[in-house]
Amino acid sequence: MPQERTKLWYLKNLDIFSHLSDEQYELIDKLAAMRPVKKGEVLYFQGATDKKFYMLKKGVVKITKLTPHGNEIILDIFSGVSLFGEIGVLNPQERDESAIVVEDGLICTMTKEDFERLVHMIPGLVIKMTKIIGLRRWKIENKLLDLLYRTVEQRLAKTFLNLLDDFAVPRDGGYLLKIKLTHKDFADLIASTRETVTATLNKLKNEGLLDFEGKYLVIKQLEKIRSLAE
Amino acid sequence: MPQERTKLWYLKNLDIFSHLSDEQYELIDKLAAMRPVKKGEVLYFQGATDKKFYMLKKGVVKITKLTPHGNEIILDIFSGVSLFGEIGVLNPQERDESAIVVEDGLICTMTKEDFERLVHMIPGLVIKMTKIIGLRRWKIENKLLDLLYRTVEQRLAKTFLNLLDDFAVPRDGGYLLKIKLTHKDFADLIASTRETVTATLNKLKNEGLLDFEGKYLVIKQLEKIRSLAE
DNA sequence: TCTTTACTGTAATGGACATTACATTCAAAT
DNA sequence: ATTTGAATGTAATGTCCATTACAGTAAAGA
Repeated sequence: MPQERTKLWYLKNLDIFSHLSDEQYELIDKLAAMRPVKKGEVLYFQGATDKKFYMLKKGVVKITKLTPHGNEIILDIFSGVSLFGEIGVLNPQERDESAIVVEDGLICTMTKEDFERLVHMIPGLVIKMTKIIGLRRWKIENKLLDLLYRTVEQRLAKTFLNLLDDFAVPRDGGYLLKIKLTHKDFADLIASTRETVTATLNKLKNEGLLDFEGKYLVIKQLEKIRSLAE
Repeated sequence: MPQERTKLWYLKNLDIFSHLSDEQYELIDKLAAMRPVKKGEVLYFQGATDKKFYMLKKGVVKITKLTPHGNEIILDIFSGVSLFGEIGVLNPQERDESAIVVEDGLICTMTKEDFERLVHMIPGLVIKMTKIIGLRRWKIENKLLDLLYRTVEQRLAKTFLNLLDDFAVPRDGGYLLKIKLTHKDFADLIASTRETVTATLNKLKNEGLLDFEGKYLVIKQLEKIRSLAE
């Protein structure tokens, strides 16, 4: 990982199921059905009313949102062990985001009922959940504010830094971003357009800050990227 | 109120302290210290670590956020009976928003400790809290997306509609917005600039959609405003 | 292997606003 | 009542970036 661990990094890895007894772990294991998922699979759609939450064990999932005007925005990308869709077990409303598999993986789901049974046995679980929700809110709020007030170049640079936390692979002095994202994906991540992303990426490439390696991006001058993101 | 009650309206008025016994009410009353607040008073600052939440009984409070680059944005405006700052009792992080009194009023505060004592006696309180937090997130997320993808005129129109829910006073066929906001305030609400707001307000005035009455705005053609906000 | 679809590259045009720069009016403080 | 600062009005200039329009390239399916 290229940068020092941030508060966010620690919090992201905060496990709501830590400090549990073996029996409790077994119970959770029994309740949460695991299944493999394939790229492109939609776990839930905006508007869905499924009452469950998801635990990603392996793979990559993106959380997207479609505005009434047809703009798609990627709110977050999860990889490795992480938890998402938690709103489903706590809120009565319908989902206002979709979750789509970006890279094959494994997920567990837990229904609202099972979660509530669990909460009875493990008090304090809800509080942990609220912390995760609070963190989510903080993250998304800050992301959207960045999108509002910063240029495309700055937004892209920041996106690289975020992705490096999860997908960095050292590559002669720099870091390869081991996640396949199209220019359209980047555009949806930073609320811009495909064309502008293409142009900006090539500009940064010409300036020597990054390079293309097949379908992957290589960050060659991390410090310069960092100062762009500021 | 000019428009039919929205889901948001209902949810906003959802009271976490409903369905309680008289004793429980008395307890809460004892725990929550009430005090008058004056316009301009800062209830908490971004970065503060106070562990309490706030209940507004009367008056108006704005929730603002300052970006690292000096942009101020108003995330929400609360009026009448409402609850805010709830993150303080659930999250360990420092506050990432400020709460500032816009119009004189009365507020109660409750510390994290008292809230936790209360939670012991009234299970289900945390769940109610998570619903409020979820609603907040939904609201802010949608607001920020609107700011990202819509024009200044559309954003202003939508802001009027939101404010009408809380501050509408009938005024010969239209509605007077009984809240004092400067053009700078409107700019901070819609992530624009003072000058652009002034120009747009005057454009809408010239088109007959609204008018100025002292320090207040009068929405003259609600339907047209609504179709602008779309 | 070929075909077709998805993705990338590039350039021109235009539009929505921020920015800058003042002027004017209004309200609050002394 | 006068001064001073805050809020508003208006216009010009410029910039970032969406939009539009193609062309070229890679990948996936038949």
